[in-house]
Amino acid sequence: MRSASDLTARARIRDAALARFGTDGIAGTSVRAVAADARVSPALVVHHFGSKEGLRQACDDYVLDSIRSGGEAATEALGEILQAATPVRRYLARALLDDTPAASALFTEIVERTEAWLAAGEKEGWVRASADPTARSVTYVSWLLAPLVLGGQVGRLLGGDPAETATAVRGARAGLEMLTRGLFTDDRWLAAFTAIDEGKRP
Amino acid sequence: MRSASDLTARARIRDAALARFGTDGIAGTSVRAVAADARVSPALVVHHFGSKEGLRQACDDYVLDSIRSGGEAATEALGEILQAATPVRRYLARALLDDTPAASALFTEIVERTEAWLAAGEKEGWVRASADPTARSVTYVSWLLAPLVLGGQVGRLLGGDPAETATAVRGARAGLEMLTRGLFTDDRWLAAFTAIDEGKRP
DNA sequence: ACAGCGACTGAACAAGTGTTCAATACTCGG
DNA sequence: CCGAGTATTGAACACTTGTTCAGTCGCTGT
Repeated sequence: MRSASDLTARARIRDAALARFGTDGIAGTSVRAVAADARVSPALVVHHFGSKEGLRQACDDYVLDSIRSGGEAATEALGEILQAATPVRRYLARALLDDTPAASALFTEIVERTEAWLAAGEKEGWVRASADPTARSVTYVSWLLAPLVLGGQVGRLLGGDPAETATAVRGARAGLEMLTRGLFTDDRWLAAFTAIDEGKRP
Repeated sequence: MRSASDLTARARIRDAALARFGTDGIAGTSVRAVAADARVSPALVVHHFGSKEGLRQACDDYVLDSIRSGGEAATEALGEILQAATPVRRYLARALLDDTPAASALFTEIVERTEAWLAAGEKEGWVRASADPTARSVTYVSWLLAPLVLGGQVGRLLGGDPAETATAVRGARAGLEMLTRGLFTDDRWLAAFTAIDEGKRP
């Protein structure tokens, strides 16, 4: 961990913005607040980033790079996100909700990679077949992101720092349990839902 | 569906606020914008609700009532939320993210009800046992809410109106598939994660 | 008819917003 | 040491924000 003082002002501003945007939302964060956190004048913020919007895009780019550079290699999407630093995760959650173009691109990318990953697993025999692989991939990814987006709620009930790694791991383990052994022993709910689904679009 | 004109001004303001808060966030919504949507003066919204904060609380209460009154009976949490009207869902997602006290209460309530529901299912034999029932319940609920919160992203990729019921059903079916039959055929990921989990807190 | 009362408004206020700009401090190559 | 260029600032701008308030409209009971 780098201490706050040995960073260039530009980086300090970006980090402060990342944190504030993540906790208070973009609309709820003022340039002045970011400037104060970075111990810098508001004018310097716009000098470096052009505008508040420019600052937001800089954060987008930074987050995308952080995540993508994390594990382009073999590891699946799950690990990459869980390993991202806490402020980055919180910011990502906000960005996904606000439909930032960059966040949308990232979401799409993760879904595509995941779908390919699941398809490979299916071929190799360690993933079950699906009636709707795309929907499964989208749902799976949104499940991965859920504890992240709802971090505050989940953390509170799991009794840890909202976005602490240990808490996230506990939740993820419970999730993997369901994904591996299944949750329900029979298909009563699946059958019911399939009926609704087919009934509504004949 | 009621037409906009035959509602009292108070209700019109509340509905407008619900929609705007849901799409633009609370901080991103101005009292003037709400007033304009309801074809009313800004002064009237504070006359009726005291302040912007009061308006937000009124929305909270309305949403809670809408959801709770929906299916207090037998049906499980899933249906209640999916059946809520679209603006209500979007608002709920925002409220959960912003850690509104009312939203937190609702989340806790749903988790508790779900845990009891799962425990009952376990006793009756249609739900599998878990190593960590609370974590499972929390994770399960956050999974239910995920497509709701990430509605924009999910909808875009599943190719329907972001928060359209049909789209939600398609995702939910894919989810139930995983929960019923499982996703993975062996416990390679579960074992790996259990190892991490136990390794990190000895 | 008229008093009372709640719904409703227009104009205004103070505070906070993003952004601009001239001016100063700083750093480095010549 | 000097001068070009960058980093940084304080003060100000125009605008939006939430909120206040005096006052008007329209109804309802007497």
